[in-house]
Amino acid sequence: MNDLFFKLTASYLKALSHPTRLKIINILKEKELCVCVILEKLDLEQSNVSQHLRVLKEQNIVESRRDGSKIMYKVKDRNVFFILNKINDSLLKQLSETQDQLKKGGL
Amino acid sequence: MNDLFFKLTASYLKALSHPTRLKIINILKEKELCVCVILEKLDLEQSNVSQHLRVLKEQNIVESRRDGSKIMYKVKDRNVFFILNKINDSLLKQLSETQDQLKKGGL
DNA sequence: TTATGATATTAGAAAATTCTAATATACTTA
DNA sequence: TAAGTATATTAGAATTTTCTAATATCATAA
Repeated sequence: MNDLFFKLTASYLKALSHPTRLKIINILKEKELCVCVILEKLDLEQSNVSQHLRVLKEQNIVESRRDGSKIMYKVKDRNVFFILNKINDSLLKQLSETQDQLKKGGL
Repeated sequence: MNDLFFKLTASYLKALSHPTRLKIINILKEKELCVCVILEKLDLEQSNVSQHLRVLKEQNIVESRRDGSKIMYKVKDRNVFFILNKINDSLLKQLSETQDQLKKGGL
């Protein structure tokens, strides 16, 4: 396990670690969509969304192609859904543990 | 899928997205260790390591207990290893795709 | 060939993260 | 109880990320 490996892994994780980027991945879960449709679903500045898309693309998490005047994006690395599901598991487990502790505490 | 869920997921990912924190998780993979031993393996400032440990603890990824004058840390959320392995897969896949493209290109 | 629509890029301000250095806390031993 | 050891916390500087606003690019339609 060398430094480069940890750096690359951290970069990948960093690309995922923003609510807007997670939303984008979720929006693209089922199908390829143009930026215009992604924009409609996000209520954010166009340039901001474009920047977030770039971050995801730089990590090869999504990919894009031109279709006429539109740019179509889709999830390239479907592993992300696996990863996000696992995190979901962790968060739910934490939640139930917190609830258990509250019960123990008597309140 | 609401905003809070994406925020929580992003926070979890952010806690993981630093090389030092990934190293710490790796160091703690097999066993519980005191901060002093973690420090030995990292060659970083004590306060810096302490701060990284706190970030991991805040996300319930690691947990700690006092043992005399030492504080022992261990990985609480073993899901992380699953997540990190998946990311490892993604990175290796990307690497082999890059190699394929270089071959195609003729060089 | 000009105007328009879709998207990307850039510049810079604002916010968040990270690091270092200093100090505080808590346990142990003399 | 004083000194030493282990770890946490704090303050502030440095760096990185994020956002907004403006501008650039490129394909299409007129």
